[in-house]
Amino acid sequence: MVVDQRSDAGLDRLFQAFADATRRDIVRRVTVGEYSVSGLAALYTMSFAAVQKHVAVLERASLVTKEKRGREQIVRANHEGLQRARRLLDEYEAIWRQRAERIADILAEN
Amino acid sequence: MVVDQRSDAGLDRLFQAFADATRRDIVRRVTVGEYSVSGLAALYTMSFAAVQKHVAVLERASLVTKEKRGREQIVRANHEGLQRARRLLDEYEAIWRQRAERIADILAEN
DNA sequence: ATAGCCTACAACCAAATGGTTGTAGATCAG
DNA sequence: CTGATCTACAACCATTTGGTTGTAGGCTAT
Repeated sequence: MVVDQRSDAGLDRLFQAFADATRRDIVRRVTVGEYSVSGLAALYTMSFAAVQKHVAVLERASLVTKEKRGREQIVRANHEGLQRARRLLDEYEAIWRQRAERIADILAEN
Repeated sequence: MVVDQRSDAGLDRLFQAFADATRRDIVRRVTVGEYSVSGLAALYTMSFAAVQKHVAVLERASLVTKEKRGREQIVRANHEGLQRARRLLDEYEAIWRQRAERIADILAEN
């Protein structure tokens, strides 16, 4: 009935952050190399402010960090967020496999 | 500049589906056992229609399937969706590790 | 010091989300 | 057949999301 409310807001933000192609692309890029916000903005057809917002969403989801360097803001990938998302999906996978085993056991009993 | 990204609507739907605690709970439950839509609805404080919508979101994201049985609609976990999401996160993880190796190599050169 | 970049942030808008209530069609139990 | 149950779906509402433009402030380079 009551669903784990506490840390769920973090997971909501995490998966919400992944639910946009532009944001997934940003995560990919900043994992490989360093980009300023404007460096990222140059990659897409949308406005600078729009990209800025996408980066903010990723930052709130712990998928990215920003660090001021001179007048630029450098965006870097944050492994924590990715790991957390992966752990959750791994949990689901584990549950699935348990179910598969249980079914196999039932069939084996016959 | 050009956003090569096949703006994968399927992935958008997938992660969007995970971005809600109720929906994550539904996925967990239907992986373990069988539930009708109303059986699921009984678990939460929200209305039947709201749960129905959540199930629809999960179905469109390929995380769940529905099958009519008498007057009920049985909801089952669909492994495909989960696998697809996991594969994407695994890709990101692989990119991260490549980066880590590359950095280690650069350090080793000195 | 001035001009030009980089960023932050506010205000606004359209569309999507997450919820509600209400209505109606199937199906099952008695 | 009648009534209860399960589902589907429409209409509505408030909030969030993803985008825009505009304004202002902090650095940098000349």
